[in-house]
Amino acid sequence: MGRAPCCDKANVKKGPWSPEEDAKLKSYIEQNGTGGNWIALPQKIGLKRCGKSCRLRWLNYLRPNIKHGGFSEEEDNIICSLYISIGSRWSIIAAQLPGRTDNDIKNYWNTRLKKKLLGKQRKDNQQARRALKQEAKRVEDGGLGVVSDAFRSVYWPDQQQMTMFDGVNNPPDLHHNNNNDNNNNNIDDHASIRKLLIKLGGRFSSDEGTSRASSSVSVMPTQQIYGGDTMNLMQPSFHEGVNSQLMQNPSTGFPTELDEMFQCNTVKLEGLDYFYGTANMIDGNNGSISSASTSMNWTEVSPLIYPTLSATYQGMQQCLLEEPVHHGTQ
DNA sequence: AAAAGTTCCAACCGCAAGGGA
DNA sequence: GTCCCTTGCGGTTGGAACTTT
Repeated sequence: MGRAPCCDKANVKKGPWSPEEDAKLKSYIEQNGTGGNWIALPQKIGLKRCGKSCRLRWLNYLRPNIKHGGFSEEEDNIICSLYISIGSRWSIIAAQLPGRTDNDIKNYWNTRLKKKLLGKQRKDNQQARRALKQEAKRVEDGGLGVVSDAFRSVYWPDQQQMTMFDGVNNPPDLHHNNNNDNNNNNIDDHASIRKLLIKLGGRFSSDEGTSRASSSVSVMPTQQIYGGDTMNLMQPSFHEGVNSQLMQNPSTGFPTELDEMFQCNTVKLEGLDYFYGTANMIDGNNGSISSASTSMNWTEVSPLIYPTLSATYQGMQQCLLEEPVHHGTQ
């Protein structure tokens, strides 16, 4: 048994809105408001449109102070940061960006930001491979056993980060699959790109386990960086309310898609430095960020790194404390 | 110049939650 | 408690616009 349609589909116009329809809807809502009933609204105005369609048109296009296109660097960062924190909760993300709609942000993420990050990843992988070749040649020529600074800077951009793996300057095991063969350094570019395309083009659920297992991409061991339980990046009340509903990697707690991206990135993503930290590790037990000499709570460290987002986050956190977030917030 | 491929975004769809009867 | 209607959300799609071959 199917669900009852929200309107009479036969008598409803679909597709792009005409300027006349826009004008009708806009002037009516500006004068009378929505009347609290979108379903009845098109009949009142004499529009052959579904109520849902009217609502969408108003919210995404006709509403005053809507901005289209031209996302700033800061907005990019906010979107990325929030996506990392809460996943594809576009309405919440949109609420932090005045004038932006969830649909706009969703489209922007899917068509631009995601590709921007992936493009960087590909570039970085190429850079890494070049460095690897040069290093191999250099070792062949007699520099055995000493890793050059140039090479290290590509694979381990932050020298301090290395010390957190084992306390000395031994490189971390970049291949946290079972294959530790050095040949893995010869990244299978086609396979990794294909894998990414499959992930980014499709859903990110059921094939997750197998694709991860068969990964041949050189990876940064996220669990090591974040002390095993990245969920505790957020305050407990926050992550219970929001992140529990995301498609997550059970070991890292990231939204699956982002987790994959990070795992595939050998170099930090631009604009997300705070997320990676530099010498910091996030303690899986108490949510604090610690380094050899310091220990900070997320709420303490975030204002130093991203003031705007921090304020936003704290505001959201307060809201979430007062009212747990549900899938469909209203 | 034109065909093929790609990108982008407005709009649609179905689902889940809220709330009133 | 549950049924029904409406709203809000996130995923997906269709097609116009643009780029490449």
